[in-house]
Amino acid sequence: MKPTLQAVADAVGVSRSTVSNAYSRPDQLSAILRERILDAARQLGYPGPNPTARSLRRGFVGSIGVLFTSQLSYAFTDPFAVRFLAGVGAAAERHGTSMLLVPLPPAVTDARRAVENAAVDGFCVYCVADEEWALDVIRQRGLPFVSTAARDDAGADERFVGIDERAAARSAAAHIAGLGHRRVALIADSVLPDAPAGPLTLAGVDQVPHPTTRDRLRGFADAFAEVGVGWAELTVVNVPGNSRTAAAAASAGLFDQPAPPTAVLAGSDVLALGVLDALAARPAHDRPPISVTGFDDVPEAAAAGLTTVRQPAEEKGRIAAELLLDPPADAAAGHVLLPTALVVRNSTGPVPRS
Amino acid sequence: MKPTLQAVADAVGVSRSTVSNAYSRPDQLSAILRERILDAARQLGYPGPNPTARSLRRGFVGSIGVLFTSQLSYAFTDPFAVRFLAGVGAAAERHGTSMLLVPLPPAVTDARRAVENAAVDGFCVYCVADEEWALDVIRQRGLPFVSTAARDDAGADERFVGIDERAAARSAAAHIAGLGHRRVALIADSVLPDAPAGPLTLAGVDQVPHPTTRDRLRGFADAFAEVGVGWAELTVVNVPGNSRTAAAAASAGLFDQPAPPTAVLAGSDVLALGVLDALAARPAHDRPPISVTGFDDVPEAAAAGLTTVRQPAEEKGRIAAELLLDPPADAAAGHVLLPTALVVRNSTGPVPRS
DNA sequence: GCTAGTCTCTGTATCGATACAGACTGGATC
DNA sequence: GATCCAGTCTGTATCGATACAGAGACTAGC
Repeated sequence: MKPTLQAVADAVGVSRSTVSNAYSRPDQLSAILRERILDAARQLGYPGPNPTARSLRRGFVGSIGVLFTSQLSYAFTDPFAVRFLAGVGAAAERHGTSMLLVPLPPAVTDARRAVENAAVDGFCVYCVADEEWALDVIRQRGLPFVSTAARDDAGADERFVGIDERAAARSAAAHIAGLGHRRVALIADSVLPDAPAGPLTLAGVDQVPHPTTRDRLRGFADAFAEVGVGWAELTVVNVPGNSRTAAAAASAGLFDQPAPPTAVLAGSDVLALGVLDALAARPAHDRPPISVTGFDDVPEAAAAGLTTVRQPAEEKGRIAAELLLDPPADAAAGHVLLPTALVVRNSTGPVPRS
Repeated sequence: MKPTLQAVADAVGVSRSTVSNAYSRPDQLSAILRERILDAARQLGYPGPNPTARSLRRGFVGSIGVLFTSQLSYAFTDPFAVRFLAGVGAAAERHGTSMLLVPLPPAVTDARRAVENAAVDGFCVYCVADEEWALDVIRQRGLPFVSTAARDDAGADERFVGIDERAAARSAAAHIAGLGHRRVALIADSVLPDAPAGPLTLAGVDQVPHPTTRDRLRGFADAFAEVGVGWAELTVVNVPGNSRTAAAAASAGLFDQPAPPTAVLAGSDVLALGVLDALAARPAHDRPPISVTGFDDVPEAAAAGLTTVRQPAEEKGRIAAELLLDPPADAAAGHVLLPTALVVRNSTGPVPRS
């Protein structure tokens, strides 16, 4: 059994408080006594104040949670998520705070419990799927949090860092529309919960529950509405999960239709790369010159020559953690909108004259 | 102030123990009383048992630490580290355990404190630099850990997952030697602590403190010794940190020497890619046909056509976490050696006849 | 010589829960 | 009717520290 602080106190013949001070408040005791205490501790093999007990008494833990409302192992597969994590890590480093990654079990009841049990001082919520239940639990616990997805019902005091999803998506679509494309497919993650992969019929964009997906689809639609292409004329392809292979599978059949789209707008680079994969998988003579756009500008996008919308991933993570660890006094400053930019590469081109 | 468990107990008129049981041991009380308690808790806004207090009393935390003996933000930059993390995450997910990423301040005293203060049940130690001090602290705390770097002084009971670094490195060098290369440079991370970037003189490989770097250099040397090329004839290039740009910088001057190497063996893919960058940066007419090998086989290696030694990254992380969370009864089973394989691509070729 | 003030150190209360032994009921068993 | 037992619930001890008020000892200042 490891000795406790009490054991060290007894060995030296001082009070528990004094030993505690030797570790946490060196100015509260003479240097000489402090050395005697630390020596005794070394001799006894005292491992230093128990972190859990300390946290309990102090009322804070010294670590922040990062919540992915999806499988944790997925987070490391998604290049954008990894850059986000790097940003959070950089901020955590600056503040001497640890990062707790909490895996969420598939069942919501279990997932709630996981969030309830996380020993953290606050959360960075990286939005992947529906997060409302998670925010409920966090609020219930009275913990601060920073969200990265804009929500309509967000309280004015809720901290947020993100981009104008709709405007950013619109810029990509405007580029495509400007190139003359009118038969267009939109491909996105979790368009409808539990909908199968592939094209689906959607009366309107309002039906999409996932806020980020919804906003991006809205942005795409905005640009096409402007050139006279209505929502009903757009093909929407659902992908269950933001996965390259899933996107390839879901989009494979798209180009064999009677009047195939000439451009595909993807809700993320990962999906866009999947679409490119599906095209590359076709025999060379049957490879239509489809324009493809992505979203995020992950490192792989540049290598693939993918036209995409850049958003600062690492910055997003860094600012999320900073907002959490060092909250601005001004509530308005807790709402950060990051810039985006359309990056045109060679995956997009004018609509071919047929 | 959030209500405590006591407050709920008072509200319902039962003992604290019973409320505790309502959450943690539902079989210990009648379903009907449990419902009454949970209802009251909801009404009072009780957030559920305080995770810290619970951990203190129970004696365990429900999370494992992942220790990178380098900057935490660096870990997310290194593709191999990310795959390792993904593996740890997958195992953590299976066990319902969280992962704590602990940033280590540059000063060792502070770094020790960070490890002392981490609220975890054990550590996966991902070896980047010298880790001995970290293992000391972990042992002192009496926590279990799994290491991924073989150390000479490892106790028989210490859990480990890794590869035969020396043999794996040797396989890459044997390939290069077999292609006829005799003037060769080895480039590695942290060959000597605080040594400047670039070629350095090293009496022997034993001087290298970092165990992984040392073993890989040894493996390289082994293969060349076999074809009559001694240690003194090998150029060793130091890179401070496993970084692509740093490797490019450190190796840039290498090819302007009177008798430049015809092959470069890198201690990691990241470094090898840096060497390729340095070559690509030269004007086309002055680009010698250098053979380059890497180590790890990260995703980027395939795209770059890099010949390398594959080691299973995700598997390594997964097994590290499994060994920690579900220790084998048999001590020998706690020592896992993973397979490696030489992957020959087009970054290596026969030595050019000049 | 007396009041203040500074350094050190102590003692008690507290953080918020869980473990475990034991008490109380009511029904089954013989 | 005594005994046993399973099902519920309570009470006390405990997990391992930190906060905070305050007690002594000493040095200064007047």
